[in-house]
Amino acid sequence: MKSGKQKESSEGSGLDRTDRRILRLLQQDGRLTNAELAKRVNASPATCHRRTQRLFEEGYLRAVRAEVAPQRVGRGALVVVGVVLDRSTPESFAAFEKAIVALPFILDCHLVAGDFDYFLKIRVRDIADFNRLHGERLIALPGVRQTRTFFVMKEVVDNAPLEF
Amino acid sequence: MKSGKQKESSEGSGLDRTDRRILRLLQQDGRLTNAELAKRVNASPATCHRRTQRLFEEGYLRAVRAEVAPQRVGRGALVVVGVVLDRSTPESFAAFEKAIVALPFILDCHLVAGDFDYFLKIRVRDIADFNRLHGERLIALPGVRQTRTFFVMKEVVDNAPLEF
DNA sequence: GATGAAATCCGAGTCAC
DNA sequence: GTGACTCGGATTTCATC
Repeated sequence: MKSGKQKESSEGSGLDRTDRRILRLLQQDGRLTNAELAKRVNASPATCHRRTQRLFEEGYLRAVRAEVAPQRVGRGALVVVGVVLDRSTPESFAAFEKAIVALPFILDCHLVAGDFDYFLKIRVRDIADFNRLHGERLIALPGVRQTRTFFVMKEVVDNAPLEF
Repeated sequence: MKSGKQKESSEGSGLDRTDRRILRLLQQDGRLTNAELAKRVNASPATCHRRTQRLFEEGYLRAVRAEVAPQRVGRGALVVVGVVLDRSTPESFAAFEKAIVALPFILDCHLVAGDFDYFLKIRVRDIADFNRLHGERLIALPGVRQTRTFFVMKEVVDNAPLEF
């Protein structure tokens, strides 16, 4: 007999404490073996395996990806770009977004409320490389009225694991 | 020119074509088994294993992390915040950065050149949650003169894999 | 110095309970 | 949820180029 459990603990998310620990541990190290994971969450390997599978099936875990060090593959420069479009119509937004997703150097593209329409986060080799891409690719995107470039001088925190 | 191998191919990075394919494949799916990876890059499992280990040891692969779906764990709202500090002194920057890294909801914090000193990328439950954090935590950070908030209305691309 | 074949070891995945 | 069992992959060894 198990002492009382804590499903639906703090969120209405269908996760108990064990599920959350699995998520946090795999977020820190996606290569953890199921055996090791089981030890860390105080469950049997079989139980842990089923839990993890369920977390994937139900969409709590989206993917597992290796992180490549940008500096080591010639993408050491990070740039944030604010974009303003000519017109704020659904067609204008759609055309811009369609063009953006085809660009390989775009890490983030977010539609925002405020003085800009979009913020882009871009990785390139260096500033010279960015200037070329900016002139040849970015200002040529459909409906772009204006861009403002913010070169990143120091990456204090980049893509930190999600806390929850 | 001899048609043999292609170390030092396009970068001065010490990576040949096989290494690059390993990096790209693991970036897409960090759970690939070594056996499967070996098939995809046309190498023996032993060779592939050695290559992958070397890529970790030499820092090309920084980590493997599972991606938790933010919406499923109560972090469905994304916000970009531009920050301006009171003074542009090294001490001022250092104090701000030290305080930032202790905040759990910060995904990105980048020192930039331009109209802002820093850009923050933040995940929270909802706008109400952000307003509370903004009032209680962000404007209370050391040296903050002004913040500008950009609520993300649509995540067009978020944390895309690095192309290289 | 890097490779691939083979041999061993250990965890993933599945079963009955 | 637990324990046992099987299969396949991870990891090492070694001969070879």
